[in-house]
Amino acid sequence: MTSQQDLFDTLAQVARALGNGHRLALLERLAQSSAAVETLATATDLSIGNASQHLQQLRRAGLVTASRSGKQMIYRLTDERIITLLALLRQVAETNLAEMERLVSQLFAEDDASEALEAVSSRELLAALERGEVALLDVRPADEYQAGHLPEAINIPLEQLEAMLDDLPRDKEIVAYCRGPYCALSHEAVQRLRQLGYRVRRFEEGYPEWKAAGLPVM
Amino acid sequence: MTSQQDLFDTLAQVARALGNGHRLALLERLAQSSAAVETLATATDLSIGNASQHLQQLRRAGLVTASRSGKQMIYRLTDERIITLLALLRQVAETNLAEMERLVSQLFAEDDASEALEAVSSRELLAALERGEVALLDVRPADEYQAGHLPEAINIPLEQLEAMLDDLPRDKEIVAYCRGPYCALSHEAVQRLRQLGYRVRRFEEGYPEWKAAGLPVM
DNA sequence: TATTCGTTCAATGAAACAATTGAATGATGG
DNA sequence: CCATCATTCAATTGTTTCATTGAACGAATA
Repeated sequence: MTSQQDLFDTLAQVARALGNGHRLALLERLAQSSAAVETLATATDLSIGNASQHLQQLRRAGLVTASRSGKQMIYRLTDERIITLLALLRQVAETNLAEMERLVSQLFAEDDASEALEAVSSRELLAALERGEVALLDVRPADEYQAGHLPEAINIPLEQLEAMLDDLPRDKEIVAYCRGPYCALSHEAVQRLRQLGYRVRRFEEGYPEWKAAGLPVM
Repeated sequence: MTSQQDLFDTLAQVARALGNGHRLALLERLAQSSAAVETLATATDLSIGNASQHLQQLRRAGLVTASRSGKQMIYRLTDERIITLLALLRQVAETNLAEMERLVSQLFAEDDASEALEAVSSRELLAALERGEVALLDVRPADEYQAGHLPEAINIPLEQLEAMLDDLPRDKEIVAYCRGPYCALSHEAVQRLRQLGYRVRRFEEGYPEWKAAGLPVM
């Protein structure tokens, strides 16, 4: 016979797997696409061994699965809902922890608060896309764009922004997006494009959240 | 200047607060209603001191707030979304951890699988209520019912089930609910009422989830 | 003012976790 | 089949967490 407490304890094991900054960073990277250990270690600035151990904790908690492909071990999220879970955790934290708000505003150095206020929500974006009012700009590296992106999005990795301006329409408003709300790429892109006179705003989420919400991707 | 990693670390602190079975039990109790430390300690089978410490960890993580009322310290959830967060965590765990499934089925001792299969979802329940097809039965203790319940629900605490059968309509199907998916009260009620010949099913969630979903409560 | 009650604080020891190191495994390519 | 590469395992150290104890605090009551 089991007690309710055993269930809570097991549930707590899953939550504890989320209770480490490095593991959250790994999950965020995995939300973009599945990847090998070395890729993940590089992306999160961990040693290979350390990344491997953290990944195995995530695996024990049922949050990721691993499969061998030749020499490499490919990790992936077990469930799209994990992205939603992380997004909800973020929302709860931002609402209830003053510390979070401070860190977020520092990360984006918002002396210019206008940019944050003007971020486009999923709902707004979806409506604007249907009316053909905006052009979508994906500023992530090309390989992440390849692994999946929003429909109709143009890919210009941030490093090549100025070099590839010809791909951008001048007559429409542009909405830039990247990996998620804590990813600085689209922030940077908006600032640089505005200086060049473009009408551009930032999508307040990212590719993973869009996909996890069940919205169409390519 | 802040790095993205600082944000993940702060987020991880919140997740870590969820990473303990006792704290999850405390949150589950708080999802019913706000309560004093002693009440919470009793409900979760913790010593007062221990409960107090766990509550303060939850407070540091921004998940609960405390306010003094006379001699007592009343704790409450800071945010309805925490209930949604817990529900999502539960779903992810149940889907991806075999261990969870095993524990859940053990908890409810489902030799009779029919009952589980026939659990009523929120959507179904809402529709059935609108059409006046079902009667709602709240089998939680009277004080929890007082603190809030589903609209039109009849309260018969489980201990008084047989004594108060007159309150139940015989012509409608009955849907019983309690504290949440891991609460055994409604399970027990369904079994006992079925033996008495009632047509009765179990609501697959509980009062807190209903409320957190923004559905009407009384 | 002294007392009581509910709660919190501080200190302790036991257990779990994080990062590092170096050895071991499993698949590939010469 | 030997060498190589990607990853995992095992052992170690320092850090954090958990539960318990007893003292301290703050609000109510006598």
